[in-house]
Amino acid sequence: MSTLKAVRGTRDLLPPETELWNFVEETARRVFARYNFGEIRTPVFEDTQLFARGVGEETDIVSKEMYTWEDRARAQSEKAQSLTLRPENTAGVVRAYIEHKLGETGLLQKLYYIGPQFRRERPQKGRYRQFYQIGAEVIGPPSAGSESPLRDAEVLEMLATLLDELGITGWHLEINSVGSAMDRPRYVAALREALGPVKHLMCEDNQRRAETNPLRVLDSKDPGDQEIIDKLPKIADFLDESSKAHFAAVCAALNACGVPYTVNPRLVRGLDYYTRTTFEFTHGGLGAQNALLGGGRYDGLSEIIGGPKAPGIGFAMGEDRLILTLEAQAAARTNLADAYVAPMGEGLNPAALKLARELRRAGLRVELGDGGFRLKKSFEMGNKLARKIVLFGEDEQQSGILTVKDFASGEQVKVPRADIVPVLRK
RNA sequence: GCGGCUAUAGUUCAGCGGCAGAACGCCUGACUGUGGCUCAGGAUGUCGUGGGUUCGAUCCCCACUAGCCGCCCCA
Repeated sequence: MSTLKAVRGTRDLLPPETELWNFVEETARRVFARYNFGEIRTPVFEDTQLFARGVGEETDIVSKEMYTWEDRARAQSEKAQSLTLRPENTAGVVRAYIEHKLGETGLLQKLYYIGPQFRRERPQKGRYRQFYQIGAEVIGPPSAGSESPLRDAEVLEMLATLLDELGITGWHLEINSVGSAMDRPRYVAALREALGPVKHLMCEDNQRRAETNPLRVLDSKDPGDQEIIDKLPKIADFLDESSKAHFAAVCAALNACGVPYTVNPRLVRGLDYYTRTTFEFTHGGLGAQNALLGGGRYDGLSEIIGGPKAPGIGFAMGEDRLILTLEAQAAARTNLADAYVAPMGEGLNPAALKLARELRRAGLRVELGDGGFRLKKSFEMGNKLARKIVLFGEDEQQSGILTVKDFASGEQVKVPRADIVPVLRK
């Protein structure tokens, strides 16, 4: 019988790597808090219809990458419900916004989430079937200013700050506008028209895209097709006046606060709900999966899933990939305990636990050895696990004077038990 | 979903149709209340799983599974 393993595309996160995950999440929470975002936690599974309608029936995510199953009907009168593990979190947040009538507050809702998402894709480095995203959404009624380009710029500025505080160097921001819900169909129609006579000259993939999703032709990497792509209509020429002004205002605000970016007229996003501003932060050294995070504005999403008019903008950051770049950038951090308490003799174990308890209650990070170890072994273990060792033998117990040795300096001192905490803290 | 590469000790990897190897790590001792460095010794294992070829397979062949890389797509 084969041994049980984590299923394909899932994995365990173990120390010390989890230290890095906590660092990322704590940093994100700290930064979001400064912008007055609050945390939202939505269920990991939802009615399949939410994603089908919200994300778009025709997207790959919905058509072939979802974990979907029929829930059991509890009674004969009840129909089995189709449920799906969330492939992304924006639809869930907007559903919660509608369900709890958050628009009725008249205020902008600024919500962030941190949690697992699920897509049934072929696993690769930085791409897992259970993956983790950190994201945030700014959503609200138009009267609260939810359509303002200032919101877009503020979110982008916040992300630049977050990446800086995470210590990510060399990130790159690309932005674009895909126009309003009215502009986009006009542009897609023009694209189809322009592609008609030339698509047979392009690679197989692009011929297929020209049919199924012409927008995707734009970010094709095929070198032979670049010349044709460059001559295709630009979406910027199809934006109405208000979309143009909106995008210009986003850029102006970014310029004002010195956040570097480039406008990429080919940046289209895969999800159907995006309108106007779209953006992506990328990082080299991630191979083909070079996007650290992406997002955009979704002025019509709430209405698509049956809610009130509630324009919004948000992003999702791939935490797995972020960790990869951090690991590549920084040497693995060692996490030594402050002290290794070494009882010398099994009879001293209970008293050693009491000592360790006192030190831990004082806030120290403490490893506790075992009186069954020989002294040499205590030192070997202590040297691997902690910065200092505290010897606790008969002498020490009776005299109340503890022996402390610093592994780095080799210095050894005798310290009265009452004074030990500051010595260990050094 | 498609293509390529890979799978051997705790880890990183070498290797060969005929008893399974190295380095690091681990254990023991030199050193019985003193770690790191050094030296001497020791144990590593269903060679991913299942079939096939063969006197004999860890090695060759097939399938499966998993990982990595790329494609599709996407954060």
